[in-house]
Amino acid sequence: MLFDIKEAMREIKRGTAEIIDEERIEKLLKNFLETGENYTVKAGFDPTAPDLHLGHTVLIQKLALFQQYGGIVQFLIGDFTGMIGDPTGKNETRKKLDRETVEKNAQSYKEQVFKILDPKKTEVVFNSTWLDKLGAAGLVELTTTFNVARMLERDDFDKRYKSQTAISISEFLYPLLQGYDSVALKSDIELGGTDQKFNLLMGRTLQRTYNTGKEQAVLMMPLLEGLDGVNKMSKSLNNYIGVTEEPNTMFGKVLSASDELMWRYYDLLSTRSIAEIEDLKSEVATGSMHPKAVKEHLACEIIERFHSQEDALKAKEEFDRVHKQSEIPSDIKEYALEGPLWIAKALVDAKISPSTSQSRRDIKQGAVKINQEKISDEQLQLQTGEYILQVGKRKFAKVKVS
RNA sequence: GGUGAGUUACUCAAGCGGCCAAAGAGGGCAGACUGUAAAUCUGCUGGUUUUUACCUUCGAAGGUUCGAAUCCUUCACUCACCA
Repeated sequence: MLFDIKEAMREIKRGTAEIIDEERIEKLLKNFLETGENYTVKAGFDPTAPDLHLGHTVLIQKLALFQQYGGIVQFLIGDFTGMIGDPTGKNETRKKLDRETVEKNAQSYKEQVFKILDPKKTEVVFNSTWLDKLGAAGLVELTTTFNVARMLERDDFDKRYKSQTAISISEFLYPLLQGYDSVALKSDIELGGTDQKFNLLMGRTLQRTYNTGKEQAVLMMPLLEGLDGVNKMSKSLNNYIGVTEEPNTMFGKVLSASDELMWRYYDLLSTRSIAEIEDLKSEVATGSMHPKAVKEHLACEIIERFHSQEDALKAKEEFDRVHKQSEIPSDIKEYALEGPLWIAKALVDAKISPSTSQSRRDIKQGAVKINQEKISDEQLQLQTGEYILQVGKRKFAKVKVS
């Protein structure tokens, strides 16, 4: 497998927030080219039930990129550290998951992650494997390698310390243990989010302290913005695209991103080369290509990755049919209801309106359609029969009134 | 431990006895316009077929009052300053 180092480095650097020890990465690539010797790329994940969205896949795709250039991915599931809880978050102490649950979650990780990663070049590892063995003595030894003052350099510790918010001792252990993972795994490179900087550097420090003969390079990826273009992608903000979502949903969500955000997504999510993306940009700039078409390509690429090419094409056709020809989607939810039924109630029963009050408002605004006909009578009763109900442009339901 | 300030709808934030389902902003939903969006303009944004009405909601529980988000008491939590 041959590749151009400069080109490879450009792709590796693409979209990254920060790289520490870039020369090391270049050396590893060069060495691989010359001797065929692989190197390891570590990334850690929570042991909780994975429900990945595109924000997570930014990092995973970067891992996949390294696999093209001789990297062996160490996909670390933090089943031990998981019970401490990363202090970056809300500082809740979590329960240790039992073996069975961890295994189950790991399996589900594999299903989602191997759509991007090459399983042949991936080792799935659990940090309880070595951390369980570390024991009290080993743990104490680990703590002697670091002092409190340096620990407090970490931004959020610093803030919490100064504002006298509680910091549990166990939280100090988190970075140490995560760093120790790098010692145990002898990782050459570690990937993580920008919020993980302190922990990632800890791995580097500890590798030196423990004389592993390695000092991992660190590559940090930014947090991907969600569909609103402002906040980070997250499920709770409902601005995410989940990797297990339906093709039609994915397509609609990608298309609903703004033009500006689309380019950000290209940079971080597309496997197209930098040059290809530049071409697309200039074609849009000169008007020879419509931004919508570019967005459609991206949507299809993402759907192909998690579903199939066929699904992508279907999703596109479906989207055009609904939005261009304003026809009705091909498969909509069906509800059997008893009539006669007040229209406002029917919308609630068909789950396309949260309350009858909301239904009334929507009807007043002309947002409600029955069989494609706009209605204005909020007292309307549905008699026996089949109806296609619609609220706004997106919410459809078929009801059978009996 | 002491003193002071605060807790209002999805979020921030006004209100300080009746005109309060509660200003304003953001977010969200919808309509127009589009390329599907974004931007812009407009409307809506607790619930209930009594819809110029009724019911529930202003940290929790009691109380005063014809009437409380607003006053009083207790409790819980958050924050600031002091120790």
